[in-house]
Amino acid sequence: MFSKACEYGIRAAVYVALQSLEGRRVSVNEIAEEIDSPVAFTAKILQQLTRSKVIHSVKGPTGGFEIERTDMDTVKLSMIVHAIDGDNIYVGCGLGLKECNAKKPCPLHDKFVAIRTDLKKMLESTSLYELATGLEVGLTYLKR
Amino acid sequence: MFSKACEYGIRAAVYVALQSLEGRRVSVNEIAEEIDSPVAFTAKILQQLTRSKVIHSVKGPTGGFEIERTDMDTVKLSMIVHAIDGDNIYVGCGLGLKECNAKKPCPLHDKFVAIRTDLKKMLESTSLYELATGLEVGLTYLKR
DNA sequence: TATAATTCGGACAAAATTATCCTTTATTTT
DNA sequence: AAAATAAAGGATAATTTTGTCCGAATTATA
Repeated sequence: MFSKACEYGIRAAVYVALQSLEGRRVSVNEIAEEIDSPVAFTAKILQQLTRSKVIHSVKGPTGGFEIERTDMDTVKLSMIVHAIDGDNIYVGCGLGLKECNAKKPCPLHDKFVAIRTDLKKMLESTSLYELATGLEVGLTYLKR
Repeated sequence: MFSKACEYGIRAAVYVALQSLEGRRVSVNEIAEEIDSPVAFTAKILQQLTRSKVIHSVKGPTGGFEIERTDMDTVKLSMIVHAIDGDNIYVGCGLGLKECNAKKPCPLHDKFVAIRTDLKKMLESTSLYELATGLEVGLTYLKR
């Protein structure tokens, strides 16, 4: 569904949010360690998330990644996915046809659009805060 | 969503079904031409579909690919996807965690499972015949 | 029986994705 | 000011996916 990069990106963002709720700023090394991802690759992904304003980075000693409490509400899963995978998930025909639309639909068009609309709704309505708080309360898990 | 190979595979299978409804057996060249896909790569995919009994192949002159009318009903989209992409779509955590299940769910678990269940239902309930007949009647399109 | 048409199968090539390494830049602390 | 720490960025490598090529096997037809 998501690319590996996107999976790491979501996990990383959720971890940053969780730690920011505790008032902690976290380093790439800690993030990669905690979400069980390759460090250098994760660093690249964090750069993308920083450039697209999903999280915030600070250089130098005591630096690292963080996200403000209010941003945890405005940042939706859809933004993270878009920052890393672009609009691949939203755009295009399920069967890979260039010209596929309501007027000239592929055989799977309607059924595919239905699923994708649900996915889109889900991504657009799920905030980083929502994901982080489940972890905080111990309802959900990120490691392994 | 699906891999390129899978997209080609579905389009190819639907085209074979459509032509079989007309009593025609079709060659790799014709299929690739009609569904606008790379010939040699399509040949590989047709081999997979043949091995997994989604379609039937005949060697030699007048040979080609075909599918029996009754099989168009039993062959569901899910079988094609499984033959080419394996169980990637069905199995595994949305965030790529190895251990993610109802007991120890990742933060996205429930929402992800919901979407995937819908996708699964759609794939398992959509037959090749259904896809082919839309084309036949001119309601849907495969080219381009 | 020879020829031609077709799928099958293996080896290879190109492109995209995933992943690593190392240097530079910014910033805090000593 | 120097040293140390952490992100940023560029170059490169490994792996997977996508795609090509070519010879072998099969079979209908002349």
